[in-house]
Amino acid sequence: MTTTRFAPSPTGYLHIGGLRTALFSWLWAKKNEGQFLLRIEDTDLARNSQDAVTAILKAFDWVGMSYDGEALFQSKRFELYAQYVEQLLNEGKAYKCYMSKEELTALREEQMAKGERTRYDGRYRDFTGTPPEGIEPVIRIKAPTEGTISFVDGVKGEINIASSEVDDFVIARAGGVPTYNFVVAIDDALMGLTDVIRGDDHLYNTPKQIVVYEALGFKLPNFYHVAMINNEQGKKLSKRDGATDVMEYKTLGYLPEALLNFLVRLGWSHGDQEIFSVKEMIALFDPKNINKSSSNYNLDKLLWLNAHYIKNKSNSELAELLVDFGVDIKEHSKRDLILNATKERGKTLVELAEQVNLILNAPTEYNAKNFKKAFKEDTPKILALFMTLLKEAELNEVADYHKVIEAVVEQKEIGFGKIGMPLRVSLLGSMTGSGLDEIMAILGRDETLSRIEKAINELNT
RNA sequence: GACCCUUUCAUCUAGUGGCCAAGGAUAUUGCGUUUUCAUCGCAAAAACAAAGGUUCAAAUCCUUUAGGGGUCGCCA
Repeated sequence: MTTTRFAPSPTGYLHIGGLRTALFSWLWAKKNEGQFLLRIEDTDLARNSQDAVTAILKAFDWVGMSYDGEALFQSKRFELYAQYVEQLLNEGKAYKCYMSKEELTALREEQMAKGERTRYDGRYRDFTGTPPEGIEPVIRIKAPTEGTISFVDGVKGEINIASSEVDDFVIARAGGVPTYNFVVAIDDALMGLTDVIRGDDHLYNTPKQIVVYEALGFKLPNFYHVAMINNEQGKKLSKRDGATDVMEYKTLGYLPEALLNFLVRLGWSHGDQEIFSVKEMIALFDPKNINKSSSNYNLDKLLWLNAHYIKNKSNSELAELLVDFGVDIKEHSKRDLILNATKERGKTLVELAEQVNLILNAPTEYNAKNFKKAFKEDTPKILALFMTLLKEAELNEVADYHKVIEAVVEQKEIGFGKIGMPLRVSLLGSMTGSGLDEIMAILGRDETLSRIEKAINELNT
């Protein structure tokens, strides 16, 4: 059975790049009717927090992803790891190293000066003498000294790393706490992972983990290393580049389906298709179509997708979502009229809420510039006629309001702009926005009249 | 510095030796629709990092150079 995982270290919120690799893993598991597991990598006891775990789960929940079974915490498995350390020690595949941190630093500086790749020199690999006093040893694993470590990456193809590049790395710190590459290999194997999809910043960890797999006799999974997401300038994505926390996108008024659609197309494609529902993603996703190169993060497309998903969302769902943005029209009798008039004008829920508020709340002040542009000498007379006709009109639907405007245009023999602009400024205080007849149908006769009167009074003062 | 990965329009990408004087999408610009804005429709502009090979034929294969990214922890 296809088994994938997401394995974050709980040191902060869920990052946008993390969500993409999680999405890829999740899609691949779902497509194959397999399992998607969650493992919390909290072996660095000083840096992780429960809040971070909660934050990650909250983000998963928001986008509608879920994991199978219980989340696994590495911090609860130290005994298990210790057993494997013991096993390797007994089998002579690992050894105690008594090198001090000072000595290590000195060695690295020396190697750096010589232009070599820094690596542990294996000085305690075959040590049988009396250990130095006062040094608590670390445990190092015996990595191969000759040849190359090779594996086939599902994204990048064959990867060959010379064994000379992989040193006898530490698998247990002084004090016994195991290290990352050691526990990852053990857990990935024990959890039965068939496919490991992760960022390509882990590419260099893979040969190390292979050393562990082989020492312990575990079967290797398929590896897929996905290139990073960079900012628009092609540099590493940082907080300065806008939202990096997944939950920020919720606050900014993005729909989770838009965010997922955006992320799935960053580094993956299916021909020319741009719009993918989650269902389609699951049906079509295949890691073999993941791109080798890193992609740059660009908000324009996300915005476009978000507008698309807002336009296509039902009014009842939109009304529900808008509550978080301070607009509650769930029980409003003209809910559909309001949303139909506004949902093509909001690229985010924040903007949509603004559009709705613009109609719902009478303008409190008028922009002098707008007034000057919209109101000409004959405008008061035109508006007066409009009000007269509106009072008498039979008003049942949107089209009825339109008829009133048409009647004014006809009687006064003027263009639509002559009545349209002043009317718009009177009703919204703005030169742009939804259709006038729609706005008036939402407001109704009384509110429409009152807003026009208010505007005229404002003009006269 | 060493090692690894990578390079198609501004951006996301299609492309697996002939279907490519390179296709789609976003963004940009113009036109149309619209009383306005938005939506929508149509159109324009816009790329194979460079140089050498291999081949009848190269965006695609090889070599070199250059750019970008990553890694070099008793972090993960």
